[in-house]
Amino acid sequence: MILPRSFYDRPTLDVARELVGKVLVHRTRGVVTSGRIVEVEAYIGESDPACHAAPGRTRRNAPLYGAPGFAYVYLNYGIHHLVNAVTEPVDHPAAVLIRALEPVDGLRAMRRRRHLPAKGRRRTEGVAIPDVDLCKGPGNLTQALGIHLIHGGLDLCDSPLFIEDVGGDAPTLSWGPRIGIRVGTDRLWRAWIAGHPSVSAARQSSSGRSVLSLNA
DNA sequence: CGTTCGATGCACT
DNA sequence: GTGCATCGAACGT
Repeated sequence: MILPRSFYDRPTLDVARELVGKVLVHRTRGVVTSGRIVEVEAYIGESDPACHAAPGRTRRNAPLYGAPGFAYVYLNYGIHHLVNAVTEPVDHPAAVLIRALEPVDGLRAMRRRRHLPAKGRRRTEGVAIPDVDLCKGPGNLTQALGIHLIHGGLDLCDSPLFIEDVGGDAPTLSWGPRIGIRVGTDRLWRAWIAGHPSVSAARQSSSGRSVLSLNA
């Protein structure tokens, strides 16, 4: 079942917690690619310095202020597309960033897209990407699923891009600081499936940093 | 193993 | 002109 708008129209941390284990699906030209969400981050409100709404409403972040259940896609570092699910009622700017998936459907298409020369790169390496790494990291998963800026603003409740509840037990979550940001690292708003091989690793500037983990 | 660095495009000041 | 919610190649150990 496709998650209804009411799922997204709730406190963002609740949505983030429950998105883990759901399946993100993208249908394109008869090709279906999908993956089980194994890692997310919450970005909540203008008071969150890492949220794109921190500077107030702009043309770029307008979707965050809009209705819940829509996709917020943007390009960062000039290379990577990142996909979020907008949460909370209108005028409450917040979203959940999808950071990693366990590949489910369309692995062949994922491999093809991932091995395409990445934007800004001469070519991808000849070594095959392990299946478990195809959607590891927010930039990699959008490439694998073929999600681009065009898909920003799509209705996750009624479009070729959607999130499904496929049943099964709720996974055991770990929570820790969001990664890849320079502000707002005090908030433990990153959630992932403990020990899952498709969860992205933080790039640390110093070695041996341990991540604080809390069971949900 | 570990860390550093450049690519790249867009929104915003 | 500046700064990024990244990635992987290229180093150093």
